[in-house]
Amino acid sequence: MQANVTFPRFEKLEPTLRHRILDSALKEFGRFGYGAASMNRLVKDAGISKGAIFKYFGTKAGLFDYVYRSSLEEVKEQLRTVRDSSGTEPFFDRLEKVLRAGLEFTTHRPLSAAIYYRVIYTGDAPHGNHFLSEIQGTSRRFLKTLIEDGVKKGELRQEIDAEKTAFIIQSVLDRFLQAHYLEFMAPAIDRPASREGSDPSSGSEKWIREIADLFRNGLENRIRSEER
Amino acid sequence: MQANVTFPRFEKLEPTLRHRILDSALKEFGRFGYGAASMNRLVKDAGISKGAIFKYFGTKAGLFDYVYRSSLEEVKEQLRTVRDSSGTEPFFDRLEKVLRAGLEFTTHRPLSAAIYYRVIYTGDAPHGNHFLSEIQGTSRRFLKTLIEDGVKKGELRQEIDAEKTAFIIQSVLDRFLQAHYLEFMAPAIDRPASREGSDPSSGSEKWIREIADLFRNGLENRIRSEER
DNA sequence: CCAGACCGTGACCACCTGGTCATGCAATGT
DNA sequence: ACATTGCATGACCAGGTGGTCACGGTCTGG
Repeated sequence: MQANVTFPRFEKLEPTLRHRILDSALKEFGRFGYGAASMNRLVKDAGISKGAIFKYFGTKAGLFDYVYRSSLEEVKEQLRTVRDSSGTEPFFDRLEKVLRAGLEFTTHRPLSAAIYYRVIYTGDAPHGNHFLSEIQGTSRRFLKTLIEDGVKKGELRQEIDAEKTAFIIQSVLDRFLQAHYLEFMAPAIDRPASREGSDPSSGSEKWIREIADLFRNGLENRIRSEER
Repeated sequence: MQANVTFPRFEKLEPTLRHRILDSALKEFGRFGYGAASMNRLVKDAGISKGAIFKYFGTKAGLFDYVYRSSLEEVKEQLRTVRDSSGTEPFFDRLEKVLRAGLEFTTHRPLSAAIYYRVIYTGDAPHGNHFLSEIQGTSRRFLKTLIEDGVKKGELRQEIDAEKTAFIIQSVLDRFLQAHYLEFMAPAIDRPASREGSDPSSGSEKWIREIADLFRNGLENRIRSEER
């Protein structure tokens, strides 16, 4: 759909500088969304000149493209890791791992998480809803394969619709992570140096288990455990 | 938390004019979010002078406040109607009705739906995340009472946590409606006169039933149907 | 030691933003 | 018939926007 543009000027930069710029961009877009983000503010925060950023990325949209792309890549890799490192485990253990991985992502990469959720929920991005469907499609496909594996292994009921079930799980997953992000991470970003809220990980484990249980009840293959 | 400001100047206006202005505002905020919405564009679309809108609402934030408030009111009334008109029915029938009512809302009031989803998912509003939590709290409380009714009547398992379950159902409900909105309604708003997409209501019924079924399996009181 | 390529800089551009207010029109009261 | 009031208007304001580009410094190769 769109040529995979690269930004050689930017990539040649010193890694520390590169990361500083990327962080500032992540922060700006995450806080204000694409439309209301300001290049002036961004540039000041990164400590570089305005001309520089346009030399690197040509355009506000170009920069967003890059920033978004790199965040999406992080998410994808996170998902890939979970999938590959748990291939043999039961479906519901894998599901719990996905939830935990998501949680970890929002806590360790709050800047990436911010922009990710913005796009997920609004499509506030230069190319309209293109990004939104790409990002949702990626995570839905991932869940779908998890589900299909589960059906194949006889853990899930045969007749469930993998596509629709993936959609439903995705809804809960995204919202769960968004809620966690808003409660614990977003305030810490908005106010530069803030005290921590209550412990993020304490109640989360219980949530993870309850969510997984609900789906267990809804999806598990009962023939196996009741008839046999 | 915040005085319930009114706008007498605006409310004294001719109803037709009032609706035209409200529609334009809904459209502008729904399309661009609060931050990127333009008063100039809005005013031109409504066919009134710039001074007028500021006389009526004082401020961009004031206008948003009003617009948001009126949309929320519509949502609340929709929910109230469903709740009161189905008090005696089984929980899962009520749940289906909620889904259907939401669907109807997005199809008949797409402008209100647009702004509603924007705020739900981003908190892109003048007073930060205040609106977001208000709107989410309202719908979650509503679902919670539905669930508690269901537990009381013995339809749902005794031990489920109404709060968390409401959260989960809400996630799926919101996302389901958002998906429906994006697929069928949003394109029609963005392009002034567009052909209709495929039939909105055809597949939706099946979706509604499948979602309700998943929750039925996850939440239903089995003691009643199996032991007794 | 100089020529040239490279590249960060920030003043500058046209345009747009939310918001104001002197003007003038129309309706009303007497 | 005139004075008064109410209100819509749009030119105008200060400040911010994304984006540009002539300048000047620095680093390299000969």
